[in-house]
Amino acid sequence: MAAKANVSVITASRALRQSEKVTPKTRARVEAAVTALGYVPNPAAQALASARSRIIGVVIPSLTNQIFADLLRGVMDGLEGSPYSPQFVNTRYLASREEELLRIFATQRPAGMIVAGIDQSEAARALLRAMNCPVVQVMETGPDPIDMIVGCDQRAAGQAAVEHLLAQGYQRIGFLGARMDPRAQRRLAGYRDALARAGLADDARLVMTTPQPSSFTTGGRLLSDLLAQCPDADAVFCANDDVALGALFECQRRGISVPHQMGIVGFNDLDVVSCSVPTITSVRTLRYRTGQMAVEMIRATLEDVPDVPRAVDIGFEIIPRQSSARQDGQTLPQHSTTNSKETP
Amino acid sequence: MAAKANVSVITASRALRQSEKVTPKTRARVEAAVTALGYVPNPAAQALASARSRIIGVVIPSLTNQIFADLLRGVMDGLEGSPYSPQFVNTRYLASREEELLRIFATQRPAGMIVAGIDQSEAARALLRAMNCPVVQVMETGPDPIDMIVGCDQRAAGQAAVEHLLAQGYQRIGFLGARMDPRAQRRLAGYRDALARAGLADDARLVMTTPQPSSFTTGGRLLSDLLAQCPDADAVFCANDDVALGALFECQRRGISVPHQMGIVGFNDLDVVSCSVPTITSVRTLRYRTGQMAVEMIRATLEDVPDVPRAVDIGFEIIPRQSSARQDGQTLPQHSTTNSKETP
DNA sequence: CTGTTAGCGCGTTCAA
DNA sequence: TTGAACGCGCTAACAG
Repeated sequence: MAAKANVSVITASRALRQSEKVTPKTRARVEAAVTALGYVPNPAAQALASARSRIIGVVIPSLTNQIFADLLRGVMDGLEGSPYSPQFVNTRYLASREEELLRIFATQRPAGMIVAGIDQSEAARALLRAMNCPVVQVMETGPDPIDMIVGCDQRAAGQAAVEHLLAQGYQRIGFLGARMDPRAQRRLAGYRDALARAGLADDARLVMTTPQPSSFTTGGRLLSDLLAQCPDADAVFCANDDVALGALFECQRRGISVPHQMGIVGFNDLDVVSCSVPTITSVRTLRYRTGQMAVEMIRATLEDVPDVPRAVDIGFEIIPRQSSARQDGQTLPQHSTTNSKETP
Repeated sequence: MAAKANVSVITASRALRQSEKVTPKTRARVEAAVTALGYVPNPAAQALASARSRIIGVVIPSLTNQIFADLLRGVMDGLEGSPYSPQFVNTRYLASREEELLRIFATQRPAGMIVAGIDQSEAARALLRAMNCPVVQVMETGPDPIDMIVGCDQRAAGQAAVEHLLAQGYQRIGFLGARMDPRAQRRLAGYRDALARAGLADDARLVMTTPQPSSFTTGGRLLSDLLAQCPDADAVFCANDDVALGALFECQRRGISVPHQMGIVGFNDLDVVSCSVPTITSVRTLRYRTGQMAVEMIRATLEDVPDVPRAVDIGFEIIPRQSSARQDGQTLPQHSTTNSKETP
């Protein structure tokens, strides 16, 4: 920085960061100079001199997916008032691209990293470790975190969703899944757990998936395909809410009554499923909170807070609504009252 | 960088960027050294030395809104293969926050800036100009761009949407708008234009807005409020598709037949409106393409391409579907065939 | 066309 | 506690 009035440049930058080790007098002098000259630090120079940027890298598969938008909001809000700023990139669900992006981040020497999922390649894991900064994996729990992790047990959540359908008396429960990224795969595993335990598994007829991106349109198509393959299916567990809503629309088009002829359960509890007609049962996952927590864990680590939790299971919750209310459908309110979203 | 084998550091960095002004032989020598040493440039050092980062700042109001997610995808994809990387921030629809964010960006000396809308404060405009880099305003057209601009005429689009309803024979057309950011305001202005021209304006009864964020739930509430205020409304133009879908759900709850008793037109043509039951007429806007174009304009400017267009009207298109097909409803396909999205 | 040099603005030593 | 000097890795301007 240019000569800061009659304050030494060094004293100044010292005063700027560690206010304890400076005389109040000096501090005042510095602050006066700062405002007088309109001084603002140059992040590039800071990064160069300290070999550390104030960037928090956030690596997610997709921006199209509402789920990740919620996560990002949590990250952004959690970073409010901190000197760090998030930088988002998306992998498009490609491991190769993830590695490439991590290599780019490595050159920035980020203050912390947030990555979605637990299926990083060995190379990606190595890159993350080499960054020598706090790393948080998000959206899932898992046995072998790179550093820290926060999310929910996708498999258990899938199982719980299907058990809800079983409890409502549905018997031939199909699975509809698009994209089938690793998390959707684990929800499918949970679906299988539940049906196997009930002795109702029939993968060949009941499981319908597509590598296509998850969308409302895809949901309708998947339901059609399922019905073609298994006309007597009486319920579906959808790996995503958009698939669930698309399936509901397809039922309406075909005159299939939901929940009486067909039960539907979605996943993630997006806003839309609480106000559709009928409302759709879903599994609430706390994406916004997950983003916030990931940031909290990174900040705490950077500030040497003791006992930062290294693995957080943030849980999930089945939100029963009309679309699966075969037993007690008449007693549920017409417009679901369960409508409080997790986020501001 | 450390001594690059036996190549001069300078020649090297020269070869790295301007391949024309270097002998093929030298170039080969450099590339060999680069791979041998695993050299990767340090962006902080580049930024410091050149007083220019490779960051493209992207300032949008919200990440919750699907519209902006589409824009961001266009920006990201447009930046593929370039040395630039996007950095996103959101203003939460607050002018004060926009200025604050721009001040932060200013310290980064970005290579280019993309900002949503045309309603920046004078201070924000000054900050953007002071950045001395290409600036593109997006999502709207306007008479006084800061630098470059790409988007569509929101007011004309609103007017066209309402004229579509008029052409279908609807008479008491309400307006449902949430958030009411400047773009929604201009759509409302277009709505007024159309109704005034038809001699059917009745703002006090027909216009229903809320400052709350746009959402499916809000849409239902707005329709209820409108019907309370004006029970004989026979159509609604919704400032956003989520409001439109929420309104459709509310109609279903009340047993109001769409499009016969109530016509509905949305805005933006989100995926969901093309597969709901009934499908919803909407105004297609090209968010993804807008993001791509903004990036193209910035890159072209940075590369001194001649005759870069400074203002692009990207247009819009009414996509008629079942929800407004009062006249020819019986002839429309049950599942709208107009379903090709703008994006991959 | 190639090699050399001097900072960019800050953090991090040291010495006072 | 404060001040001064050095260098982070690169670009830009110049010299050969």
